[in-house]
Amino acid sequence: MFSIGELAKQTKVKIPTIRYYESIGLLAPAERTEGNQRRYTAEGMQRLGFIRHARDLGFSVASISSLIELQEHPDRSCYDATALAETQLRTVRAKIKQLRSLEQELARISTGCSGDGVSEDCYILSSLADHALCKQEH
Amino acid sequence: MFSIGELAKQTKVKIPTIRYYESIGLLAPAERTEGNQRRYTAEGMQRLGFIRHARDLGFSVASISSLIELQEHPDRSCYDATALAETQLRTVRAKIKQLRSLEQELARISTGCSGDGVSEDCYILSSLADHALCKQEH
DNA sequence: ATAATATCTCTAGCGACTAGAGGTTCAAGG
DNA sequence: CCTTGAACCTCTAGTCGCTAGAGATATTAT
Repeated sequence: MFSIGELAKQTKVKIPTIRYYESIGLLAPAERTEGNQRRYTAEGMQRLGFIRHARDLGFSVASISSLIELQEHPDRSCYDATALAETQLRTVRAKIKQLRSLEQELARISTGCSGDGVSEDCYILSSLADHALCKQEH
Repeated sequence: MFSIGELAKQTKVKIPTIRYYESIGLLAPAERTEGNQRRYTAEGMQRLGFIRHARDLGFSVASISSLIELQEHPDRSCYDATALAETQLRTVRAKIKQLRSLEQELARISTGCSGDGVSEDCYILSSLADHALCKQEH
């Protein structure tokens, strides 16, 4: 049995976050000692690792709930899991695309001013003030 | 003079968001009609456009505050503006990098399961459960 | 037995909005 | 001038995924 601190150390999930996960029902309530402290089994640790990993990959808590549901029913079709993963992949790709266009525009704007002038003539400030100066949609 | 609704339409910033910007001091309090409704000048619209544009480029509200400060003092050095833009550019680039690594891993995991099997054998679920199956850091 | 460390619950805060309730004002048509 | 309906007002609370802090209790090592 692990204390919450050990669990935190192993999984690199902070203690308050573990409690938070329990509070929103993502993690099953842990067993308690006589003195009301949480004690975890290896299974609990494994579950938290799963959550951590999925969060790292950008899955929302809601999606992770579904994934855990599935994991708990080994006989069910995993269609939903693939669907969630694909949605997540699409989301990530969309974000990358969006960020790349920001990057372009920021880079362009950024190089437009050396920073040794005066705010009135700053290309960055005028670009922000006038969207028409932008070369890309964003 | 524009009503808040007209302003919203022109700048594509939602009405509650405009009020929110005012409440946090990002936008100067608007003049009011006798009946207490907000009325904006062209200058107010321009300012909101600036904010919108900067938000679109991912600047935080705090950064935008600084940028507006600068803009209001045309005689000041614009060094801070270039610094903020460069920081923002670095932030965006870091996010892209991170997302690309997620994308790789998600794509790999995603193609590992066709979705027509059973949850127990699902490569997606087992990958989430075991970080060691990952090919990349993320 | 004591002291140090770890844990407990609870509330509030973050950023950047968004939603809704319940009430007031404006602009246009009759 | 009056009415109607759209637009506006303030205020509170909710979103997401945590994070921080206060004040109390439990565990562990000496």
